[in-house]
Amino acid sequence: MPSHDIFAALRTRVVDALAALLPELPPEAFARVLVEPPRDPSHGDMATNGALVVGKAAKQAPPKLAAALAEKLAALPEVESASPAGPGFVNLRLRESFLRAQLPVILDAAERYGDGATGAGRRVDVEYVSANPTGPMHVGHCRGAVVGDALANLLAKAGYDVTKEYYINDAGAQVQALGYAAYWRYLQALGTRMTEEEYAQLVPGGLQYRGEYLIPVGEALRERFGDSLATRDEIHGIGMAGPDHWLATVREFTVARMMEAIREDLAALGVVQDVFISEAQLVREGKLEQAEALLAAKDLIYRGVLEPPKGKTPEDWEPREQTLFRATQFGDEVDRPLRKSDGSGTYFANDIANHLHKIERGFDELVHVWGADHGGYVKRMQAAVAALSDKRVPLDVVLTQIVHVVKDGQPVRMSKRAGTYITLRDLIDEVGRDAVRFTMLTRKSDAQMEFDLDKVVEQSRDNPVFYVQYAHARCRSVLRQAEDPAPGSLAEAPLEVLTDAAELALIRRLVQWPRTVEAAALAREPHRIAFFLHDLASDFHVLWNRGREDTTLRFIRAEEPEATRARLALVAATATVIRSGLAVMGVTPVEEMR
RNA sequence: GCGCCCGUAGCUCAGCUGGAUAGAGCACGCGCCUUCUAAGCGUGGGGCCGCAGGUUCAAGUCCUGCCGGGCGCGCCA
Repeated sequence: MPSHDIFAALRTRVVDALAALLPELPPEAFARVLVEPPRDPSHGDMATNGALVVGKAAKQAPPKLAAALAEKLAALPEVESASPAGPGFVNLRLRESFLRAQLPVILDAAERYGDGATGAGRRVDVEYVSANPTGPMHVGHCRGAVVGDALANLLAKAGYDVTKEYYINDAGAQVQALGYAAYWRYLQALGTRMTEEEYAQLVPGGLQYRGEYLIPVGEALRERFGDSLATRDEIHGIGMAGPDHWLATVREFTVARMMEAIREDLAALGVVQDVFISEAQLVREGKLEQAEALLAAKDLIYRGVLEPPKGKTPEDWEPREQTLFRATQFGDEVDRPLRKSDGSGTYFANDIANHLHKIERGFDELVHVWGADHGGYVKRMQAAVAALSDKRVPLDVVLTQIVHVVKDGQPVRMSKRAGTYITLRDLIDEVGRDAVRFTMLTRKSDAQMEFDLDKVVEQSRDNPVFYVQYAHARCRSVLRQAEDPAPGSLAEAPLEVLTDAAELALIRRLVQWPRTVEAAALAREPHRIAFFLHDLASDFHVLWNRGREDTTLRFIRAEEPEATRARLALVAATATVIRSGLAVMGVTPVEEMR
């Protein structure tokens, strides 16, 4: 697949020119050569630091080398002019004909425009959401879901072979507690006379998950199992049977129900993952023991006692021997426990099993999206993956910060106990899936964000969701009025009539789409797509507004059919790139504003 | 106490893995908008990039130390 990135193309030209000027330099001397848009547009369309970065190796003064490089580059067919500048930059101004010639490229590639080769088909597993299946999804899960999904789409666009994965934490104490909570609703469905507090007394660790969402699960248990999981007693009519008799059954049943609900919630958000990996199943299959044996074979496991955390010793701290993983050999601060002092596995051990499973499935890279409260686990997990894969497989962790929901200018307090937390479904119902997804991507993921329920549905330029959608709707409106000409016919339009500064500014933005995709993918930062689309929308709105003042700049002019076709090509290309960006974000482009 | 993340215009945030004179929106000032594309448009002011050192031809970006905020810190997940 040919790269659409004209910056990459020109970089090749620059490196060729430098190599011709400096034949004695080895190819790796050019590794740091960049061709980028300059911050200041008055410097031209592209700038390269080529003379600067090879100056030392070539033993030449960068300004002098820049002058020689500029002379060579000025002779290129794509280049209008090239001039040395500053401490050794070369500024390039591209021929407008070359810029305009990108429009047919965009129209021809359609939404594949910007697809990159960066990933080179490498298999990457993106794990995200992975909420405990103990209740419905709430806004706290939402950001991770959107960021993970968009990141996976972004990596796919950049040429990776992507798997979207959900890891079901269905093996721990919390799921046990869920089983007891669902069983309570089951007893209620059977008509027990026991009170909730009486029941809670019987539950190890107390009754958690008292939310009403388990009532239908209790009903379903009754329908499925009748009263066979309970006992009869004189006082309550229906009572609790021994957990051995029912707990595993109820737990599995309930987890299945919760996962069903979670999948529905995710689907409502437009998130559909490829694989769901069950922690409990990995444990059953002995993956933990396999991982432990593998690490033991590499001499990375030992029995030992950890130091108490420096400065802050927990009150009940006492030295105990545990099974430890030598995380310090892979850059972590301390070695980490695989087994508790009673010999049972830690959560970390199960996670190692999960990662072994990923590595065995043959992924080249692993990516996780975690809440920021898990930041302390990044290093140990990277250490474990490095150990398991002999440092072959990199693990990147993207952390997402908390989202504060605001309504009517007031923060919406979230409390599970008080039952005031907002479910994901509530949020989608209130503002719509597209607004949720777009807004979640308008901040760097590791920065806290405010989600203002009123602002995200506001129809004004302050609202980036609206602003970008409006640009697309305007494009579509124009194309509809022109009776949707085929892209092929537009690609042959006489593009040389596109000479206005606003038209060229828009083209200059469009051609940056491929490199934006690549940079965002490498940085694992899907929010950059949202910012790019905002800038693109802005360029388009500017052009639209120019047409208000100067009617000769309108897209459709009956008296100039050829110029109209050229402008429609520009509009169609703009719509294509907006759609392409929205597709990465998982946002549906709208045809018209209502 | 230790580790990680963050600190950029009055506010909310970008800043393209080290490039030239640090950007956008909001807010503020001024001008425009009876009509052809106005759920507005144009234009202007506004900054010791938390502080102090260091590396570099070049630092908001990398390193060190402080200050301030968030998160985490054996047998929770």
